[in-house]
Amino acid sequence: MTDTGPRTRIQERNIAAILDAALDVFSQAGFRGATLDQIARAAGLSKPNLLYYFKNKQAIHRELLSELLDTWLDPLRGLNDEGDPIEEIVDYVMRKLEMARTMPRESRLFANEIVQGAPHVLDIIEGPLKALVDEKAALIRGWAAAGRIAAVEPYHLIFSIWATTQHYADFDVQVRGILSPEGDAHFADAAAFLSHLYRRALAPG
Amino acid sequence: MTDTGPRTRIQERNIAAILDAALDVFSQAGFRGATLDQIARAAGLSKPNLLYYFKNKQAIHRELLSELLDTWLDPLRGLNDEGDPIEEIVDYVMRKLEMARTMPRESRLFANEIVQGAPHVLDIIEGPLKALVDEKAALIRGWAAAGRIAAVEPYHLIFSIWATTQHYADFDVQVRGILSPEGDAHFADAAAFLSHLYRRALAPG
DNA sequence: AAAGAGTTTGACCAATTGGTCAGGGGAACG
DNA sequence: CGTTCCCCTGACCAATTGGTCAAACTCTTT
Repeated sequence: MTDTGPRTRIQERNIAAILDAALDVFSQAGFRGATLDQIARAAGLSKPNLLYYFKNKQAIHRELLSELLDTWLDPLRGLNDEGDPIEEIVDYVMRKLEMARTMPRESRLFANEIVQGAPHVLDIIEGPLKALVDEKAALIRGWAAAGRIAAVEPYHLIFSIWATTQHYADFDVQVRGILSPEGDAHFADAAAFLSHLYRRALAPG
Repeated sequence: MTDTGPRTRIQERNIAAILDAALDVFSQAGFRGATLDQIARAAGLSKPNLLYYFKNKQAIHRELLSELLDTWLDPLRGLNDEGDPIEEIVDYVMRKLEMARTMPRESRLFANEIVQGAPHVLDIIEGPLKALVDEKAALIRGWAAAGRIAAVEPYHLIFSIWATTQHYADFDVQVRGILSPEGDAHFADAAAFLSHLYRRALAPG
């Protein structure tokens, strides 16, 4: 099942329900901490029925991760040599922050995976992800060499952008415990702060 | 057992072995993902013997977390109004980064706990942690009001420091997958980058 | 060296967990 | 309207897991 995409309406509906439920559960408990019963209950299906659509627990998790990795790196792919370098980078930060706001479960799914040693995606990190980061680091290094931005180590710049933006999704509980915001209101302040942070850090000279 | 600190040598040795093993296992698998068998094996003890020293799985986890929280916030407590504000803050960043380098397991233990919703420490976050952060945020706000640092939102400044420094511990696998560093060599570059980042961002005017 | 505390273990248990399977019900389609 | 897939379930299973317990062993103290 689920090898060539959904076909019938029932399949489409149930697979979507399973993946949504699994995203809830995996992102909140990690792979080992999640149970099929939890996922089945959250999806409104019986466990055997769940296993009718997915071969096993790993298959659900793998499907979620591969779906995620596609969209997760889109903002970085969009970092191009088209406009002003500082605007490009700040735009990237804002896109990343917006993803943290609208897709916190996906961010936490990824965070769980990495914190626990990336057992399922290590090859992707060392392969395609590294290649993409290498490419963008070279672009940033070029901007620095041309004096269009300050001389910063591009890899650590990228790490800091990942860290500061994903923090609002991954450590959401802590952020809310300290700020007690109304809904997502604190994201506006976060955006202002990060905009200031990177504009200042990257201004040439 | 373990209610009033170790007494005999055997207790001291075994409790230390258990906590060290548990830190390995919990930080890598989260609370639910960790098993008593794993911890016992890593500590070189049998499972019943492990449970002779700790009442249950929760007790081990709780002990680790409370030990950790004490030391974890020390760097922030050290943020005082004694020297130059920018040096104070950069020192804090460096102390935090050094903790990420020397205590990555502790950082990941905490990260696992927060990512998974902080079920065991939510009260501490909303209580003592919030109080401490409120206090330091007021200090930073005072510096900004006095024009001694740039006008930044102090809470988000603190979040960004936590995020950027702990990233090197929590996402260690990813960082290493991209940089392939020799040992901890990349921490020097990280320190240089973060120093630049915060000096630029905080410079007044 | 015997008492007595402290330490360790094998055997065991109930609950949970990932997963299977045979068969029953339902929708679609000729 | 009957057949043929597709969908779903209850019952079940083996392995794992957190935890217990009585008995045995070991170390210290008198």
